[in-house]
Amino acid sequence: MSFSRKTKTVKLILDLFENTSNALSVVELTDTFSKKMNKTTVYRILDRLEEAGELHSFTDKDGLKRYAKNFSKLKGLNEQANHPHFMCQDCGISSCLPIEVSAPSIPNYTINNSEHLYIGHCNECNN
Amino acid sequence: MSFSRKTKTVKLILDLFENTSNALSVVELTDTFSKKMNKTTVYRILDRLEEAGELHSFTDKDGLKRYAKNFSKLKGLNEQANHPHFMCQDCGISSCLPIEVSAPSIPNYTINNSEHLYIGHCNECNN
DNA sequence: ATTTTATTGCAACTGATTTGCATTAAGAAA
DNA sequence: TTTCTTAATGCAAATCAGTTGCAATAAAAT
Repeated sequence: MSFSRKTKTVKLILDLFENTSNALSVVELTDTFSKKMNKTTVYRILDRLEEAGELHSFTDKDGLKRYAKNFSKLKGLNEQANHPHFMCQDCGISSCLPIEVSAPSIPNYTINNSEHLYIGHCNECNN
Repeated sequence: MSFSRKTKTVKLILDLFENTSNALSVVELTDTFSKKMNKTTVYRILDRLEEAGELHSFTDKDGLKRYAKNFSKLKGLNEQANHPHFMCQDCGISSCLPIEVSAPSIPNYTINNSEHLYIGHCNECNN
């Protein structure tokens, strides 16, 4: 397995993701835990949690890498299924959308992976 | 208009995009033109060309900003319509896909914008 | 030909992410 | 439980994409 030791820092980060289904950028995480752990540690733990299948990640419109708990744990959907992500242009919150998206078929092309990002206003910010 | 002067450097970049419909990262461009112009100039020209509607841009999976010629010029499709982008995991080539994609409708959410990225093997690399 | 000002080059800076290395601490073994 | 092994951490420095300030340059208007 990619991560073997349940260190204090790993627990802190796992706990945080237990309590939110939002997609968090490394910047937000390092900020939250600035007193508890080093930013390098945050980067490395997130890497390992993704490798271990606890989290998944995507690149947001600003080029920031965001992590969220594994979608299968979130909604019981097929883990392999691609799902889109949403980012609110008002509050900045980013989240997984519980929708399956399908890849187009393009002659002579193979599609292995996809990323879908929607930008708009979330239910909270839509008043 | 956002760009008024047809300088040598602007012509070089426009010429390049005339001859490819691929989506190029700023890094590739600054590399190509390292002897001809400064990287800051590349960044600024691309900014202006996008503002002027000659190019459009998106963020790729690696968080790099990529530019391609405006899609309406490429295929005669509706300029407003969102189209997906493709990146080959073998050769690294990135391109626009001449397909229209539609946004899902999510209760209480407003979707203003979207980005779609497919990763796989292009026709060249599929041999 | 002269003037105006958009454009460029350069150097320094920012912000996210990575790397090397010495230190620390899980957790397996004794 | 103590000892040992090595995964995990902290810290500092480095890297890499992108930005900014400012003086020098060159389109293109006069």
